[in-house]
This record gives sequence, C-alpha cells and structure tokens, in this order.
Amino acid sequence: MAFRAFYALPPENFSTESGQHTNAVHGFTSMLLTMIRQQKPTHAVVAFDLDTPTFRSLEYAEYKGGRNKTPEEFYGQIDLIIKVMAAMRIPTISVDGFEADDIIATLAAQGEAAGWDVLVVSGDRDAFQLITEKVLVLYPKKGISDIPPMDAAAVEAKYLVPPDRYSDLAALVGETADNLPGVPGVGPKTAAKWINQYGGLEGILENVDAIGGKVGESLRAHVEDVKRNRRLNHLLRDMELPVAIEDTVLQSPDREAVEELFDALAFNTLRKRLFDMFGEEEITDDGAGHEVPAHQVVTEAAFLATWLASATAKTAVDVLSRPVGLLREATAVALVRADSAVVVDLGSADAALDTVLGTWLASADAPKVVHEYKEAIKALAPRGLVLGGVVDDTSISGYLIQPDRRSYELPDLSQVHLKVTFATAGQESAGQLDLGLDADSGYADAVQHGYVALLLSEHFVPMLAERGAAALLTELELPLAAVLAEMELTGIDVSEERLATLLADFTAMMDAAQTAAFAAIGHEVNLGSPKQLQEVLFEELQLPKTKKIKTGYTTDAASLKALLEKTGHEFLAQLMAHREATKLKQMVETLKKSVAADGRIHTTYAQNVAATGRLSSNNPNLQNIPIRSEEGRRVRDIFVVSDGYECLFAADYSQIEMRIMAHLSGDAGLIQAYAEGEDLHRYVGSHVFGVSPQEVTSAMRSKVKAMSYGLAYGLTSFGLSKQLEISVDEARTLIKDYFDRFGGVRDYLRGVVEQARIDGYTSTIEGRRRYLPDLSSTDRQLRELAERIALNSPIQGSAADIIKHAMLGVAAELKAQGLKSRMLLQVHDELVLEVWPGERDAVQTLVVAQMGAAAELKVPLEVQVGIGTSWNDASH
DNA sequence: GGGAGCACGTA
DNA sequence: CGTACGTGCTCCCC
Repeated sequence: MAFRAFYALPPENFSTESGQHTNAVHGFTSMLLTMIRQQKPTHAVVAFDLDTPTFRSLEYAEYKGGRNKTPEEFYGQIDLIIKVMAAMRIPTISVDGFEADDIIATLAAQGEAAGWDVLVVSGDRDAFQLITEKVLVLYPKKGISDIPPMDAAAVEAKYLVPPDRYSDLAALVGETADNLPGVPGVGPKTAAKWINQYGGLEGILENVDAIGGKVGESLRAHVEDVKRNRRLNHLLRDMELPVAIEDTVLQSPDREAVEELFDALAFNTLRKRLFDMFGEEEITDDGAGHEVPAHQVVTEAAFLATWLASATAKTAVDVLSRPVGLLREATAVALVRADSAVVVDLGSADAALDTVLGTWLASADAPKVVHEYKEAIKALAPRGLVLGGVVDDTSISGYLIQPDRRSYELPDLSQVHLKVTFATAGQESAGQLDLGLDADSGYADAVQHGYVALLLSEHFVPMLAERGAAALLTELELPLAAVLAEMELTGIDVSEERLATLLADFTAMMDAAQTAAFAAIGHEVNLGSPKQLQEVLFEELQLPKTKKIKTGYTTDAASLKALLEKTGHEFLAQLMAHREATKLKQMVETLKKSVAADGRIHTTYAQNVAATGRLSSNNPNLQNIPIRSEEGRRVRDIFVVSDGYECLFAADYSQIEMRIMAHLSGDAGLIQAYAEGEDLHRYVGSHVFGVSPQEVTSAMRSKVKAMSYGLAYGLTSFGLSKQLEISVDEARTLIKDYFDRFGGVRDYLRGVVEQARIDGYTSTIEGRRRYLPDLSSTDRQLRELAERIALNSPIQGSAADIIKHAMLGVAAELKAQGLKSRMLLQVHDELVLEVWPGERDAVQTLVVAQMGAAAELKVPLEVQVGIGTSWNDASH
C-alpha cells in the first residue's frame, strides 16, 4: 500500500526541508485515515516486509526477482511510516524471514477465531485466499481510493472460483509480480474450468494425464512449477507474532508525538484531518446496553402473518436493495421491533409469503418507521410492492429537528441524538450491500438499521410534537416523499438528437473562442485555470486589478465584463465566450451521461439538504438548467414531451417570495399593490422615487427590483451600491426612501432578527424552524451572516412549504380525477407536468387551482402557465 | 488521491 | 459586504 501511495503522488511535490521525500508517507497516512473514517474499526494493525531473505526466497532464489530497483525517492519512507504509526499508537509488525502477507494471514485467522469481523487491506491478490464469511479484503482497483470490499461472491464473480481455490488458480496462471511463471497457454478461464472440474489443484494433478490438447501437454511439462507456485503463494496462518490481537485496540493518537513528527514532515493538512477525526466528542455509550434483536429469516407465509399480527406498536422497515442500471431493486426486507425481527428474502419468497408481506407493507393501518422512505418506495416499486402507513422517516424527522446538518445517516443521527455508537455488523461505507456481501451480514445490518431507526423515531416524534411540527412531517414531508418517488421514477424524456447537436455546437464555439483567445495574446494558456489567467491579465497585459480574493485577483464574469468595457481587449471577449461555451458544453455532457436505458433523465430530489426547506436536485441537477441566455435556453429544449403525450405544461408562481414578504410584514402598501394587481416594481418605484407609475423609467424599475429582492436576502447598502454601480451614500438613501415608504417591511425585517435572537431560531409560516446559534456570536462576520440567514429563511422556507403543499394538491387531484397526466419536475417555484391527450384544460385548471390554494396569504398567489413540446417552449 | 478554491448555472 | 443549492475544473498538499 505504501508503494501504491508512492506512485499515486508525485514525489517532487512532497519533501521535507532536509530533502527527504514524503509522498508515500503522506499517501499511506491519508489512505489509513480515510479507511478508519469509513470503516470505523475497533482495532487496527499494520504489517511490513523486511529486506532480509524469506523462506520463499530461500526456497526459490528468483522469487520476486526481475523487479525494478526501488526508486531512490522511496528510501526512508517506510521507516517514516512506522514512526507515523507509532505516533498514532497503531502497532506495526515485521518478522524476519516472513512477509507482511503471512503476518496479515495469521492476524486474520486469529481475529476470525475470536469471532471478529476482519478487513484486510492489501495490494496483493494472494490475500484473496483469506476471504471467508468473517474476512473481507479491500483490494485497491486503481490508485488508493477506489477500494471496493471483496467478499467470496465478488471473488467468484471475477475469477470463477471460490476464495479458498484462488491460490490454486494463481499457481496455474502464475504471478508476474512475484516472478512465478505459470503454465504457458493457461489463463484464468482455463484454470478455473479445471479447478471446478477436478475439485481443485490436487484433483488436477491426480488427473494430469487426462487433460488433452496443447494446454494439457503444457501443464504436464510444468507440473513442478505449479507445485512450487502453490507452495509459495500459500500464506502462513499460524505464525508466532510479537503482538496479540487484543492489544491492537485503536486508540487516540499520541498528540505530542504527532505534533513533533508532523512538524518535521510538514504534514499540516494531515495533522488537521487526524485531530479532527480523533478530537470528536467521546461517546460513552458503545451500544452495549442496547440489544439489537436477533432476526429470523422467514420462508413461511403463516409464520409471517402470525408475527405481523402480534404487532402492538410501530415496526421499522429496512429495505435491502441492489443496483439495476441507474436505479435500485429491493432484494430483501427486514421488519424490526424492539424485541424481535424478521427478514424476508424477496428472491426466494413464494406467492403466499409475497402476498402477506405485500398486503402488510401497503397497509395504512400498520404503522411503520423507515429511514429514507423515498429510496424504499423506489426500490420496492420494481417488485410491485407499495409502502404505506409510514408514520416516520428518521432521515426527514432528523432534518426537521436540525435542518442544517450535513449528514442524516443512521450512525451520525444515533451518535448525536442518542449518544450511542453502534458497532456495525458489516461496514457502513462503500455501499457494501451492493456487492453481494453474504446475506447474513447484510441482514444483520438491515436489522440493526431498523432498530436504530426505531430508537431515533421514539426520540424525534415527541420533539416534533412539542414544537408543533408534527404535521410538517406527517402531512407534508412524508406524503411528499411518495410524490417525489413517482416523479423520479417517471423521469423526463430528452431528445438525444438535440443533445448531440448541442454538444457539437458548443464544442465548436468553445474551440473557436479558444483559438481566438490564443491569437489575441500570441500564445497558449489554460483558459480554465484562474491562476494562469491572472498571470496573463494582470502581469502580462497589465490590465487594472479586479477584486481581491484568497488566491490573488478574481477573474469572474462580472469583473471580466467590467475589464472589457474599460479596455476593450479582445482576449477578454474571447475568454468570456469560451467560459460560456465550456459551461454549456459540460452541462450537456453531464446530461447526456445521465440518460437512462429508457431514454429519460431521472433526477434525484433531496428532501433533507437545503436548510431552508427547499428541495435540491442531483444526479443530474435539473434545477439549474439555463434560461437567461439565448444559447443557454437551447439546453432547455433538450427536454421534450414523451411519445403518446400531448405536451409539457409548466406553471410557476409569480414573485412568490415578494408576496410572502408582503404577507409576513403586513405592509399596507405592498398588500395594496398586489391586491390591485399592479406591476409591483413599478408601483414600488413610483413611491420610492415620488413619481407617478407611468413616469417610472426602466432604470428606476430595475433598481427597485434589485433592492426589493435584495432586502429579502439581507442586502446591505454596500452590496446594493456594488450591484447598481452607485455610491454607498446613494444606496443608503435609496434604502432609506424605500423603508420610509414601506415601513412595514422595515419593521418586519428588524423584528425577524430580534425574535430569532430571543428564540434561537426562525420559523416559516408552517412552523419549519432553522436554528441560528451564530446570532449571538462574537465573531462579527459569523453574526452578520446569521442575521442575513434569519432574514431570508422564513421567506425562502415559506415559499418551499407552499409549493410542497401545491405538489401534494396537484398529485391528489390528478389521481382523484383519474387523469393520466403526470408531474415531472419541481424547480423551487415552478412545476413541470406532462399532459395526456385531451387533458390539457383539466390539467391547467387543477394546477392553477392547487398552486393558488396552497396557502392563505394576505395577498393573492398568482400562477403563470405555458405549454409546449419542450420545456423551453413551455416556459414562455 | 482528496480537498479547497474558483467559477457559474438555477430559484 | 444578498440567500439557497450542485457540478466541474485546476491546483495544492509537502
């Protein structure tokens, strides 16, 4: 692994002042930290080879011969790694005459005998022979981060033989890295065939004369090589080791030693990563007091029916799934209660069992707790299973309680809210359930997940009730998850033809702009590198300096535009054109890659990412498809109506955030403007500038528009002056005039921050909270940021609540009216639907009605609609 | 290899 | 020194 790290990182970038290279040390340590973070082992130990001869090289002098000389830059790095391990209090073992792999094999055997789950991290394929139900191998595919856990099934899938026959296979095929030649003409396929036919290498050797053809001959000629290979690739599992496995408990690092060593190595970022990881709050409860119930794998319908009927309280449901294309399909379902658990394997369930399970899963009367409801719905759908009666999704209730967390994974929630760390049966990360881990450990994980979700739900539900947010969960977010699942499964049709055309066009534009840009300065430069651009702009061309940023001076679009206006330099124009074309090309490429087998793009909405309550969209993000520029809009034209449907239908709220501002502030002027259906910005402009609405110029209107929105985000006079290119004094006067005329807005904005400082949180109209501890920070920058967040969150969050209600209304009404039209996308204030022939009027009527009725505000909610054959057509 | 920083698309 | 996001690129780490 140290060698892997060495070749992954350029040595010239890593050295101490004294000239000692440290790239392997850095890479190895980084890799180990990642491994510890991901796998959360309880024990850890590292084994090293020595330079001295081993029993293998003594038997076969050419063993590992023919290798290139160790690069000079590698010297000394192993010793440094050992020092790093010592500072981290991780034991290291080397034994004269043996290889690291033998030590690892022995440790694995000891761990397994003690009933532990063992993970072997090794770049040597010989480690595959160690794989059992309790031992997995992490073998780096390429580099040092792509390391999928290999289990028996994975080895079989790759080599067509079980792990305990891998050494037989390797003996026949040979191993170049160890200078062990195999049988000429025999590759993995042939070797696997023989092994499976004769039950292993012994069988093959007994029947060596029965094997025909050229390869048979070749085998007979090389039997001794094969026997030798097999002797040499066999790893010892019964060595005497200087360290007992009980003494490899993973501990906090020796801080002083780390400080000193990392200073010498100049490992500053690694030191931070290390201390961040071990500096976390000590969790006192290791989960020992919580008994995860034992599970039973159910095969009989009657047994399941009885188990289900004995239910008195909530049952947790955890769905195991495997990837199918870009989607997932359920493979098994774990049902967990406080004192017992069952697992149903969907692959082997008979019709009767399927029916009992399916009926119960769908039943609204059987209360269920899940984690990641939307994912469960989507995985169960291809099996024809429906999930109903869900009363809590802990990934959502956890979010409603604390909406600005980065992660809502079960182990994280459990640590934070229950102060309990659960030792995992398998591994948390790397999506181990995808890899066909043996069923038992997958089931145990699922049961544990269900159990933790039950505990968390018991904790969360009363908390939500206490703060009056129970309805937000049960009446809004949970039903919305089901609606979103449908939208994601449906996806949106795209025109592959337009995709290809656009890609070609944007690529041509990009190339043309690049050529012209190079011509303008007489040489090449990486236009995608801000650093290189800074050199060209500010040193070579001596253009005026722009805004200062951490790495020098910004080259962002606004600054380039200003520079272009000032200097008229051709390079700037071409650079801007290149930026636009590159951005669009990348976006089209990303979209192209996301087209699923059904020819559609299926985004994923995250219900627990945006702290304000908005949805977010990823893989790909369909909430940032261009609309402003002419070229950008062509990307929107990629999204088209499906065959058999009549058109796309887009509906968006008109100025919803300003309307919410009017509602929340109760400002009489704003309310009147909306009540009269006036052009708001013109109306506000006439009052701020003291002219009649007809006399408001477009410049005045756009100033007022920028200000109105800006105020909802905590705009300062400084920010406004920048945006409108006026002096700070002018901006200040503008804001004062605005507030003088719309005093309700000023009072409201002031009040929001004051109240938030008292309560510690802001609330939306629906009672969705966002906690802002930084409002009382002594750090001015943090405090002022929190203040701006406090201004914006109720507005943005209320808008999010409203459109979520509208989506539930639209979905319910489509169903109630038996329409075949369907909802496809949500973009914060916009919904996109696909209309079935003949349903256009009905869809328009119901969407406008449901969006308009989603909230009772002091001002009307207006909805703009459009139709077309593409999304772009429909948004006009 | 992993993360920070920058840039930029949307509401 | 206006909020909320996701993605992709370059460069640095030492």
